[in-house]
Amino acid sequence: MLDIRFIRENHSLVKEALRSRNCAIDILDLIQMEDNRKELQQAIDELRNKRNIISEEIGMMRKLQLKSDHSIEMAKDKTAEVKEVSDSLKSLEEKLKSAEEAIASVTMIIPNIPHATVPVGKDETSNVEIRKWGEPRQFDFQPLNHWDIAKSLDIIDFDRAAKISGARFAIMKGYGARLERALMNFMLDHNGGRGYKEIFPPILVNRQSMTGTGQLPKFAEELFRIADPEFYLVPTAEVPVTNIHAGEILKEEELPIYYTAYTPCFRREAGSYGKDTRGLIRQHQFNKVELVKFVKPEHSYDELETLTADAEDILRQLGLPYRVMLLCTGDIGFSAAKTYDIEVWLPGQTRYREISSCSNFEDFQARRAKIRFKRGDKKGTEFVHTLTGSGLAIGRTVAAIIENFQQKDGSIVIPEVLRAYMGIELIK
RNA sequence: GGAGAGGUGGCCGAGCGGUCGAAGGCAGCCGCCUGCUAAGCGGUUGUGGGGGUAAUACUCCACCCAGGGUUCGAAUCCCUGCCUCUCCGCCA
Repeated sequence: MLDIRFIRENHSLVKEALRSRNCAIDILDLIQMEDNRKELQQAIDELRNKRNIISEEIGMMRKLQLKSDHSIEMAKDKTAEVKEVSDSLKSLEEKLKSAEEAIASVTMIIPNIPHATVPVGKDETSNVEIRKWGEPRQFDFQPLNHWDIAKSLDIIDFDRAAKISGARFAIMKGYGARLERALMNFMLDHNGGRGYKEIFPPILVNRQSMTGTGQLPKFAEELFRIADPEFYLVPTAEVPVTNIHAGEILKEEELPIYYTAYTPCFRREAGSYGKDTRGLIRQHQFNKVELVKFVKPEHSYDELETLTADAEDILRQLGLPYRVMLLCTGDIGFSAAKTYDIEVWLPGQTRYREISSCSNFEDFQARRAKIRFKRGDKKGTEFVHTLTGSGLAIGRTVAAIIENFQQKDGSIVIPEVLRAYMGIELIK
């Protein structure tokens, strides 16, 4: 959420930013609504002041001079007077409430303003490659897709998963399941070693949490919802973990806060029919280890770089070639001001695929979730900046390991760093 | 699931219809005092929004879990929801 005062004072900048993000919300209209709201608020404050004063007088009279007929008469007059004030207050308050709701319905679906360093562009073709690590391996045979290899090794079963759940689900079996678990542990250990505190959060969250991080109200069709009682399945650990500090005023010296969390993630994938229908790339349920930071505003862009580097290091440890893309204005997520996608090389598809997304949300989520901090002796509070990055998406990592480390005989070499977790060096 | 109790400031804890943003204590901060420390004395300390100012000062509104209601007036009364605790039942 953007600050309505910021929108008012920088409306041409905001307008331009929204245009670059392909968002067609009318800012001037919103500002007018806000002016109207403010007028109502001021009128209400005045009436309340009047009411408070008179009510206080009534209280005085009652208490001090109950016996005098004169003061009883006066109190009656006052009561009649203040009743009128109260009545007009009531109707104004109703107007204010609907004005506030109308404003919220707009501000809640306005995306974040992209950072100045974000390239302007319509879609993903304008994303910019920042760096590349590792050389895609040269095969002396035709590399296969991970689902074909997994099937012949009997470590992933998509057909039976479809039977028990439906499309876009997978059963991990034997060393496939073991690889999934090994990656979870490896990633959590890796991140823990880099200063991130391990969190295991709830996976069902309430509407407020989903609103705090920006999934609601705009992206309800992407979420799995439980109707009664109302809960949402998290699409990413970012939601419960960022909301850990919702509504809090942190002490300056508590910052920065680094968390890492494993959760399963649930996504409807509405509108992606026909995309990645085979394999582990796009599932309704997948595992992910997430990185979350709460930082002071002046550090958030440095923190984005180190966050991205932390996620990259996992791929380096695993020996998986990747590249880092800076997303353009048209491709960046709703809540983000700047995002780097890390894409891993998949020999079966002969292309790079997203395996991590690292974003600085600045104060966008903090304002929604009311995550603030108090700076030393300064009065007042400021919103923290929040960042998250995948470190990493586990299903896609499994796919990358299978495809990158496949052997001609159909076996898979386990990366060094995972061997202690796996207990073997080769899946065959 | 059944029966009770409760949610007040950084913390503990009073208040149960009017002068309560809220006693008292603790903690914190600023003075004073004091060989040092401890104790003592005085003052001070929440959040958001509006007006005002060069900035302060000053001032108004709101906030005692959340949302409604009663009332001239609600932390206090009523309703709903959420959460916590105790007992019984059930259960991984």
